[in-house]
Amino acid sequence: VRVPLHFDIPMSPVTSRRHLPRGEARAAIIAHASRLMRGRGFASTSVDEICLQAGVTKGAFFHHFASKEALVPTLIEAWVGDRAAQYGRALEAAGEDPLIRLEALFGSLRENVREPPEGIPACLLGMLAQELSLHHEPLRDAFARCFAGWTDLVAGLLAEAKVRHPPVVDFDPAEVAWMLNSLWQGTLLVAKSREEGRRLAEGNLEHARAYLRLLFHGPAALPGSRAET
Amino acid sequence: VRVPLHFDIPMSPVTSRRHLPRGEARAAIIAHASRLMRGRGFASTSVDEICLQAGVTKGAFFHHFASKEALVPTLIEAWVGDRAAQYGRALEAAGEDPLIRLEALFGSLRENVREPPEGIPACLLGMLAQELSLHHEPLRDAFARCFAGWTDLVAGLLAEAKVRHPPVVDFDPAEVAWMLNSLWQGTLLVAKSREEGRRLAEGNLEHARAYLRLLFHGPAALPGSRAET
Amino acid sequence: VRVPLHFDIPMSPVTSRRHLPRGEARAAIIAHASRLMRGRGFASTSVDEICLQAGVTKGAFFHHFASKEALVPTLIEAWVGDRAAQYGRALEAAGEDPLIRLEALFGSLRENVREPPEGIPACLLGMLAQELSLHHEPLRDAFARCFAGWTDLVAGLLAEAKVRHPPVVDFDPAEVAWMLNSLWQGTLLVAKSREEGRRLAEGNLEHARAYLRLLFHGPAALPGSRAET
Amino acid sequence: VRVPLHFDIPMSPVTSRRHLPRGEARAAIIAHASRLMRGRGFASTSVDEICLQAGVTKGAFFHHFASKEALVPTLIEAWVGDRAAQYGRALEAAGEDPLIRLEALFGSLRENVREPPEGIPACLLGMLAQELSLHHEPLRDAFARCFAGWTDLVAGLLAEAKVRHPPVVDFDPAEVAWMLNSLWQGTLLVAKSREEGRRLAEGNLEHARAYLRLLFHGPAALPGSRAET
DNA sequence: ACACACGGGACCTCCCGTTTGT
DNA sequence: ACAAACGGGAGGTCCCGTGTGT
Repeated sequence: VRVPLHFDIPMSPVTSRRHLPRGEARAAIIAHASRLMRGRGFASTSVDEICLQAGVTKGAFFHHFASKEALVPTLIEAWVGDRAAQYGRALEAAGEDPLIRLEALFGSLRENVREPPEGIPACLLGMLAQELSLHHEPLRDAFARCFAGWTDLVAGLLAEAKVRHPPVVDFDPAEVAWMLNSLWQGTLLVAKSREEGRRLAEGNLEHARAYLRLLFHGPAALPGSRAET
Repeated sequence: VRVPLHFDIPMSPVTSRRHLPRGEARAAIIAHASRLMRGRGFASTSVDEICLQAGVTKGAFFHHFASKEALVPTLIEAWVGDRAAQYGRALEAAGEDPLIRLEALFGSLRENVREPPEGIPACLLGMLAQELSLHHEPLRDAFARCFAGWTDLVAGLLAEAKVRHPPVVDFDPAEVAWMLNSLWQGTLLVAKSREEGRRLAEGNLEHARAYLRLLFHGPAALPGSRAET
Repeated sequence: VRVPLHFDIPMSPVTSRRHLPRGEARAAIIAHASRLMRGRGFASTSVDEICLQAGVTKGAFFHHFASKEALVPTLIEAWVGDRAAQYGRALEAAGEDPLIRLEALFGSLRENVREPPEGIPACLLGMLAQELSLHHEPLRDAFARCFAGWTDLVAGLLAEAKVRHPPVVDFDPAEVAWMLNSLWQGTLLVAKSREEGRRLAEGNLEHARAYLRLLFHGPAALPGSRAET
Repeated sequence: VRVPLHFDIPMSPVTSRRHLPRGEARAAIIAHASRLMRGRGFASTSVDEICLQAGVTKGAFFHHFASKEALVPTLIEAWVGDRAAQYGRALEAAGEDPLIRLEALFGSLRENVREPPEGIPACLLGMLAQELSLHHEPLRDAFARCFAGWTDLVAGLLAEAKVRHPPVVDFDPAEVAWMLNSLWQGTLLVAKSREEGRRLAEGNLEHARAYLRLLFHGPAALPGSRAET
């Protein structure tokens, strides 16, 4: 005798998980972790959510990475690789003149603000460096090296430019490169809290270019200049 | 970029005296929360530790603040209040000339790097804005207003300076002020990951001053300049 | 020198509290606690919320009541007082005949379902008895006494009715009164989970009346009856 | 009604063996949560205690259930499953006649009061419906469906009985089934607060049977009846 | 190379009640 | 008779990581 006490469960906890094909788990973890951490930072991004969004299980995560922190180096490696490729393409298209190549580099930056990757206008490096530098020495050095990679590129261009276009005011290429690096990181940071983040970024880029032009060519090169006597 | 892993979270353990005199709990919470979050960020600072260091209980914490998030506005209010007082003192001692007053303001910034408050060379505003701007609209606006407070001050000085010292190259005071703000926030961020953080900060400040001098006076005002013909 | 680092707090924790005139705190606590616990039960109603809704502080609460549980006896006292007054009015208007008086009592019950006090169709007694009877002996006895108050009233009416209208089937007035009490408490409980709670209540009341009519007058008194031979 | 105060929460402490064999955690959680909530209700049963008694950790709990609330559907599903099995056994042994099968069902109810499962004379459904119906719509519907399962069973038997044993007074099987459901839920509720809870339950069951007999056979079927003229 | 159950504990929240003051 | 700061701790949630199995 079957008694018809029927009952369907509502509110069943969602355990939907699309399983990825084998071997793609690692890449998916990196991609989604990068995206999430770029938006929320390291501490606020849980391993669970990374796995959920990447469509893998925690077992897969801890198979590929010993811990949550162990993910970070891989993450920034992938990030700087992507950036380097992007800059490389821009420079390649820019020709020989180091000043024009610099302009092309600035154009790349502006593009990252105009159409930020995955809609998140932030730099993974800046986000993680802010959060983790003071408390994890090995990571701090990694961040420093990543920043140095960018400034080396810029400093190289500036040094070349000094040879080709002797500047009106002398300067240390490395110092200026670091200053530009700081300016850009700060721009991204400040832009997060402003409605007109893009305008801020473009304005700041404009002033960076203005500074370089003043250094290389003097006031005559700028609009709005009153020629000195 | 291969980095070993492990996390230690050292943070100057302050003499934890339990049971403060009545009425001081709130102030203690604010002070210690500000210090801790400046070092670790919002997410990595637990309410437990704030209370422990402040010498109060969690009951007291949640009596004064509805949530951990609700603490943030109070925190940044206190922070900008402190900064405003510091800048006010510096400006007061600087006299009338707006360019000299700007120099004094830069001096204040440099001092904050040379002898950072509580040994932590970071700006609470930058730390929290980086972490929370994208995920909490009201806070984002608060951060924007705080940044605007600083840029208004600087833009005002620049506008005055333009009147008193007609610049060689015209510029928009507000734009330049925002650029300086971004540069400084970025400087603090990047400095965190470099051994020679202080040198970076001083170099960047030097370039900021150089940019202003170029705008106001032209290349002749700078050392290392080759006078144009 | 005042520096214009302006900042207005958003998200200030709401501490709006309308202060009652003196001496009304106790009554307000009772009224709002009764309402809240009728809807959510004892455990899910916090002292904080009672105070918030009543517009008093916790200081006031614990001035009038030694603890949260100490509030319960006062609460049910007030509740049965209200019910008794309501039933009293209904009986007064019903005249002398005990069967008609019973009908009037049923009418009161139906009214409490049709237009439940404060929109919450529930009996404070039933709610609290369900939650607290098994774990608090003194309270359990209090609930028993409250239920007994109602059944005594009904049993008295039934006894009177037996004298005035000799029943077709003999019954124990007290037993039937308790059965009616159980039926009504169960009706309120089950009605909570059904869309058509009111219809359920009215149907159940109809069957209660049918039962009494069968006891007193036999099947002939009911519509749909086939007279026996 | 003045009552002293204090709360003790005794509840049979089950041999807490830690670390169950793999795969039994979920079942243990359900079993112990059901027992505890049947005694204390939803709000007063902490996840901690469920885990303690079930011999699992909170990690295991929140692995299997997204939240405390999400546990409820599973709980009532298990409960109605158990009841359905019990009723099924009773009906199976009762034979064909629907009135005798109804008697058997009533016998099952009486048994649950005489020797309540785990010593707790309460219905999980009634307890949870009372607490949660007004505040959680999906759960409310689940409770309604569970109640409807029982009444469908009873209404079916009544409909069959009407065919086999044409009643003296016509009635709607579903309505009567809901009335019996309400009566039984109310009986369990009221019984909690009375010393003589079992006597109350048996008395109420007796009156339920009396009502049915009056409907089907008229007063002649009952002891204590005075035959009508 | 992954899936899944689970361990153990940190974390935020909030709750009941006390203390001190007015 | 109340107001408000505060104590102490329980409670629900979730998090990182481990083990076992496939």
